[in-house]
Amino acid sequence: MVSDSSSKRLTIYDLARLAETSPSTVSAVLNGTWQRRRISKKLASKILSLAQSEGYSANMQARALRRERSGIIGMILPLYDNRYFSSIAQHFESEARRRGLFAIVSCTNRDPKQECEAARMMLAYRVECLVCTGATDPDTIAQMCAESGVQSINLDLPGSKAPSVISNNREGARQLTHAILNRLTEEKRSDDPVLFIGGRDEDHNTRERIAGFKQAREEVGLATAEENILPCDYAADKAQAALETYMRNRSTLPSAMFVNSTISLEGIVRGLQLNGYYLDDIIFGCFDWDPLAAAFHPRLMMVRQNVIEMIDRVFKLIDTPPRDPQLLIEVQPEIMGV
Amino acid sequence: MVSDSSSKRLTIYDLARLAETSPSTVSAVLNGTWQRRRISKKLASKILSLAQSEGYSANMQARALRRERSGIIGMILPLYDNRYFSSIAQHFESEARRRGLFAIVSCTNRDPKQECEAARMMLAYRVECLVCTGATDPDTIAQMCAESGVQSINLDLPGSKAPSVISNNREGARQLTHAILNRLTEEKRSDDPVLFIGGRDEDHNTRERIAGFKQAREEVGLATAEENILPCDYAADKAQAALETYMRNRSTLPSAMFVNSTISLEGIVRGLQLNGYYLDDIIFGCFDWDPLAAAFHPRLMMVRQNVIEMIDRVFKLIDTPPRDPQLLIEVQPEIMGV
DNA sequence: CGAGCATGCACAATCGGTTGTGCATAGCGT
DNA sequence: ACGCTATGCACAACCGATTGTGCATGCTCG
Repeated sequence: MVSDSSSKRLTIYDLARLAETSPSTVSAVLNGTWQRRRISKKLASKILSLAQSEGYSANMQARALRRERSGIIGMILPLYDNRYFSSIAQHFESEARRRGLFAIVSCTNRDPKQECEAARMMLAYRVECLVCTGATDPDTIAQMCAESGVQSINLDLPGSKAPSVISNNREGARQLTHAILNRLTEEKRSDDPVLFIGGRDEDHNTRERIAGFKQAREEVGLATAEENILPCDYAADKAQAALETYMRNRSTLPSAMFVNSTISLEGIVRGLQLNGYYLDDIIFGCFDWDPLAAAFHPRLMMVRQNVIEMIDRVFKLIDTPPRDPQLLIEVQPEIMGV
Repeated sequence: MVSDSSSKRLTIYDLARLAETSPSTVSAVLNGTWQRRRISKKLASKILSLAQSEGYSANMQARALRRERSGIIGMILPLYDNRYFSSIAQHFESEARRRGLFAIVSCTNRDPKQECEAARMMLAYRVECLVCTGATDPDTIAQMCAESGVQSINLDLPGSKAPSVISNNREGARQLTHAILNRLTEEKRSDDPVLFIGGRDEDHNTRERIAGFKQAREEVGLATAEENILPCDYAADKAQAALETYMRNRSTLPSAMFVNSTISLEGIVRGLQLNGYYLDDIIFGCFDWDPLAAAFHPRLMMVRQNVIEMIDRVFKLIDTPPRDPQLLIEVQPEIMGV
């Protein structure tokens, strides 16, 4: 490696000079089209070894500009800080890498403004496709992408202007609820109420999960009182407060709870500990998956969304864009700890 | 918005035609240098409103190419899947955004090969700076960056070829150990052994934490038996197996454990549950922070690294690159749950 | 009324690759 | 020896923005 004191990076023009050939030849050799251009093997290997020894690295901006393809695929994400979203980011990245794409992920804090801003940035960087995960307003972003001629796909939460890949929330919730009810039956407490807590009333996933919850109860002949459904938002503090309010009118804890996310679970567990309740008595079902939490509680059942398959489906949609922009793909999640 | 059927995106040339002016004028107006170029206010606002209504978005590749500045800052990260790293990614992103930089983060699975590959990609995209988080081999990457004339900074794990920002692991461990020992004393068990488990022997942070652990014990007049130090790697399974081996020769659990990460904690808690131990009896100190885990266990103390300050320090190093490439900045973590 | 300056903008080179095209020379057949 | 194809490469025009420079026009002042 000849370390050039000139701070500038090596270009194909420099390599051409060093190899005593033309830039176009260097370019052809370096991007593999040299056979088609009938460059001799000898010259090709000379250029290749030169590029190697000099540590050449192609300028992706220049390449993208000329090719009119950035090689970048974008994702916007609400947060990284739970196992579900972080694993989405991780698998998205590795699958993109496998396909020779460079993944860029932006975190938007569930804020529609930030979502838009991030999408705008990604479009400015000419992403070839934008995956819109858990967006509060997926349709606005789908619209922006469409106007720029960029494909977009919704993940986790469905939209109406781009194809969506989501978990089968209703069925997952139904199965989780059955698992909870089975436990109660095993313990001869089958008539005890089950509290559904966490999530947002307006949010598609929460609505579906509530539907699945009610359906499962109906299937075993149980009615569901509305007072036992508390979509108090996801945040830990909100869930904790909601539970405290709920408990104000009763003397005993519910025997079981369907908690809508790990972040809500955090508030609930904290609240129960603070109030001196004995946690292990309670049967928890949580629509989310966190192996550390699962290790701590012996009767915590969790829904693990099938991130690998979801990402796989996303890329299949990218490979062959569907005609129907409203296409909805539902992936079955798995119940852990039953 | 005139939606052009031509799939191509709008350029300054198109805007120039629409505004009946020249591309250079459009460029100057759009990037704010128009006053310096004595463009009339009238023409400027005409161009601006046109750009707005037509949904113009600058091509960042072209801009980066011409400016020889990509506006991109890169970070490589071992994983997203714990609160520490995910919060690093999140704060890195928002701080970058605040400075008008576009953050790209790549996850490298603690694999030196992937780390190199990701760094190479980032350099190809002409990142203006690369932050190298928890890299197994930070110096190789620092070297690559130096050869390309790109600034690099180590985070979480120190290196010798670029400035580093890390937690004060020794002091954090010392304080956590004191917290554990205090609890033991309160409970009249001050002479009980404490098990240090998890992490890698070769890893700088683990070594420092072990040093802090021993130091704290020494400070209260306790010796530390080497058999109570088990750097069995971070992985949950490894920690679980190490604990099982450790227990094979003894009849009772240690009263307290210093666990080197949440991922190790996961294996340990799982193992203990499987073997029917009662968790709440054990005092845990964990060098990592996870609020959900903390909610579950009443006697789990956790070290929360000061991510905000660490990221802040990273960007300060970017603003004013230090002369000394070996500069090591240590940030004090906080002990939670004492 | 002409020199001199300010105003308002256009021109063209450039960043570093990519790719269609064209031009030498070599080799081959007749 | 002549035409023909094949081989091996170089030229130059892009991609879309940025920016140094230069040229008109208008205005001011002596």
